Amino acid sequence: MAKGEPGEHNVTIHDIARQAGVSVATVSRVINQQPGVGAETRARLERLFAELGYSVNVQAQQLSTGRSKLIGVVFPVEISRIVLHPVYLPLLGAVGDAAAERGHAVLLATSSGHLDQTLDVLHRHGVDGVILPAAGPADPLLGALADLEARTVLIGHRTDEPQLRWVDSDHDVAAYRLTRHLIDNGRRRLVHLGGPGDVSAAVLRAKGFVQAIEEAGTRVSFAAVEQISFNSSLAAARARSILTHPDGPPDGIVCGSDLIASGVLLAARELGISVPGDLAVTGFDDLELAAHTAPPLTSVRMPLRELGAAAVSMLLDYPNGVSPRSVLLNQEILYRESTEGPRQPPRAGGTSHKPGESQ
Amino acid sequence: MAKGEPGEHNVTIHDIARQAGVSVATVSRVINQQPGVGAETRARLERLFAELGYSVNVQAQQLSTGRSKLIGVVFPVEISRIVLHPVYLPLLGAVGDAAAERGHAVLLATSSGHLDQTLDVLHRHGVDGVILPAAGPADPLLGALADLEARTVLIGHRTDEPQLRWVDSDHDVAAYRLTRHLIDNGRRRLVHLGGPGDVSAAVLRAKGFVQAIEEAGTRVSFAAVEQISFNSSLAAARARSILTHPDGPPDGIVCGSDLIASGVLLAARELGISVPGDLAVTGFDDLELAAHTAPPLTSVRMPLRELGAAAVSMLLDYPNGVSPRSVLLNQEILYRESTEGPRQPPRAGGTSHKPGESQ
DNA sequence: CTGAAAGCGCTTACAG
DNA sequence: CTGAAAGCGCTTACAG
Repeated sequence: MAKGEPGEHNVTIHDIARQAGVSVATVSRVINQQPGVGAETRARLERLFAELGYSVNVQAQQLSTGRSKLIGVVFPVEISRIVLHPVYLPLLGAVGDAAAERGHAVLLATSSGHLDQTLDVLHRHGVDGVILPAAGPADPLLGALADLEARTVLIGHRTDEPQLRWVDSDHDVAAYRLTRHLIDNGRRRLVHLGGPGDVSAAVLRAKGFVQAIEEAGTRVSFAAVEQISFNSSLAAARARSILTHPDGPPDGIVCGSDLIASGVLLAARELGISVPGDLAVTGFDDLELAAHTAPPLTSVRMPLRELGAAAVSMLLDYPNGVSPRSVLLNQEILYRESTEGPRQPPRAGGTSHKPGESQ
Repeated sequence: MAKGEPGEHNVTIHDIARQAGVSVATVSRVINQQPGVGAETRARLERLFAELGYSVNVQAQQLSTGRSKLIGVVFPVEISRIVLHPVYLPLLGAVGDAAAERGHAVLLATSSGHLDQTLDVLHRHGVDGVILPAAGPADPLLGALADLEARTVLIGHRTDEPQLRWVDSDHDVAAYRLTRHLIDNGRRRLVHLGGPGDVSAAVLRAKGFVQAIEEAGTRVSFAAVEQISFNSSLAAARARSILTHPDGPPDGIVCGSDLIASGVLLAARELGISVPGDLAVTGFDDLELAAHTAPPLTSVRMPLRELGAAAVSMLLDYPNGVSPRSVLLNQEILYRESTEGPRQPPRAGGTSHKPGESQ
C-alpha cells in the first residue's frame, strides 16, 4: 500500500513518459482526462498505465493543486449515544461511496480529544470540506467550523448558522403523516414515545406528531409525548407502564425509532394487548428488524444514500455562500401490519387505509 | 480547512525561516522535533509557529518522505449486519484516537464497491497500513491484502494467513468463565444463545461455552447451542420458545451479546420466569443497557480502546515479518444481578459466588 | 549547531 | 496537439 515499499521503484509519470516517448505534461493530461491529447496517444498511454501498474500519487497531486481530494468526516464527542443508533454506519458508508464516486476519499476524525486537535487534523490534511453525519445542536464543532469559514455540511441537524449548510430528511412530515394515518383509522388515544431531546431527528418527529394531534382537534381524546433513549429494553419497560396506566391505555403509539417500537411491541404482547387490534404501533428508521417483528412494523425509511450523496455534492459542487444552503429530502413510509385497519368502528365505506404506499 | 483558501497566503516553512532569519532546514528540524537545533532557536521558532498560525502541510511531508501518515480502515461489504453491532463505532473511535496520538490520521474506506476500487484508494493515498476492525473469515479483502504484502492488522478475527496480523480479545475464555460461573452456582440446564456463525467473536464465544460444558461432565444435565442475529426482538422470540420447551426450560442462558440477553430477559419476564431465581442470564459487550436491564446483566467488556491502540501499534511499530504477529487481550467480566446466587441448592458453605470481581 | 541545494511526483501556464 | 520548465511545501544527505 505504502508507495515507498522497499525494493521496487514505484512507477511514476516520468516512467510512463519515457516509455511512451512523450512529455510528462501529456501524461498528466490523460491522467486527468483533459483535452488536448490525440486519441491515439491517449489510448497508448492508457494501455501503458495498465501494463506498468501505474497509479497516480495523490500526495503529489494534492501538493501541486492545493486540493486534497479529501473530505473530513467528524463524529461528535458523545459517541456513546450515537453508537446505539444503527443508521450512522450506513450513512457513513453512503458518504464514503458518494465521495469515492467523485474521486474523493474520507478522512475520519473522531472528536474524542480536544476540539483544537480535531480542527488541526482537518487543517493539516487540507480537507476540501467537512461533513458532520451526526451533527447535534450542542456540538461545539459547529461554531468553530463556522468561524473558520470551512466548507461544512451537517447531516440531520438544521442549523441557523449562516456559514453552515445542511442536508436532512423530513422527519416531521413523516411523523405527521403516520399520526394522521392512525387518527384516520379511528385511533383516539395517542402517545408519542420519542427519542432523546438532544437528537434533532427526535425533536422533529415529536413535532410532527404534535402537529397532527393539534389539527385533529376533538377527534383525538388523549395525547401525550414522552422521551426515552433509543433502546428496546428501556422502551419495553416504559411501555409497560404506559399500557397499564390507570387512566386507560392508548390505542396508538408513534415511536421515535424501530428499537423503541420493538420494545413497545414486546410489552404489548406481554400484557395481552393485541397489535394492531387494540393498539397501533409505528417505528422509524426501517431497520432490518422492522419487517420481522410480530406483527411487522409500519416504519419510515430515511434516504440514507441520498443524504450522503447530497451532502457530498453540496460540499463539492458549490463554493461557500452559493445556494443551496440546505437540502431537504423525503422519507418513505412503509405501511405494515402493526397499523392495519381501524380499531373500533368496523371499516366504513370509502375510508382511509392507504393503499399503494405500502411495500 | 483547505490549504489554498482564496485570499490569504498560507504560511509555509519559508515564511517562518525568513522571519526567524534561519534556514528552512532548521525550521524543518524543529517541526519534526529532531536534534541539532539550539534550545534558544527552537524556542523562538516555536513561538513563531503559534504567532503566525503555522501548521505543517502534510501532503508536502508525505511527498518528501514517502510516508503518508495515513492508516486505512476498511469496513466489510456486508455492512448491514455489522451496523447492528454497537461496538464498531467505539472501536473505530479507538483506532482513530490511537492513530492521532501517533500523528497519523484515518482514511476510511467502505468496501461497498469493487474490491479493486477499495485497494486502489488505499494504494493511491499510500496508506502506511490498513486495519480491518470488523474482519470476518469470508472477507475477500484478506486474501488481496495478503497478496499485496500490505501491512495489515485485523481486529476480531484470528487469521492463519501468515502475511496478516491480528489483534483480538479472549471471547472464548470469557464465555468459558461465564459458563463455569453458572455451573458453580448450581445451574444444570444450560443454553448458549449465540450470535451468527460468520462473526468470529460469536464462534469463539460458543466455543468457550462448549468447553466449559464438556469439562463439567455429568454436573450438567442438559446443554444446547443456538445461533441468532444480534437483535433483542428476535432473541426474545427465540427465548420464548426455548423457555417453554416441552422438555423443560433451561436454568441458565449464556447469550452471545447484551442485545440478545436483553431479549431473553424480556421473554423471561413475560413468562413469569424469575431472573436470577429460576434463570441465570449473561450478556456480552457490556453495552450501556446492560447495567440498566431488570435485573442488571452480568456481561463482558471488550477492551475496545486497547484493541484499537494495539492494532495501531502493531501497524506502526513493527515492520512486516517481525513479531508479534498477533496480540490477544483480556476481557473483563462484570458480575451483576442476573447471575446472582445458586438456584436450587441453598447456598452451601464455602461456595463459589465470586466476590471482588464485580463492579 | 546550521545552511544550500536537490529531490519527492505531480500540475500548469506559456510557448510552439 | 505537444513539450520545457517552474513551482507546490516539505525533508535530507552533505558540507561546514
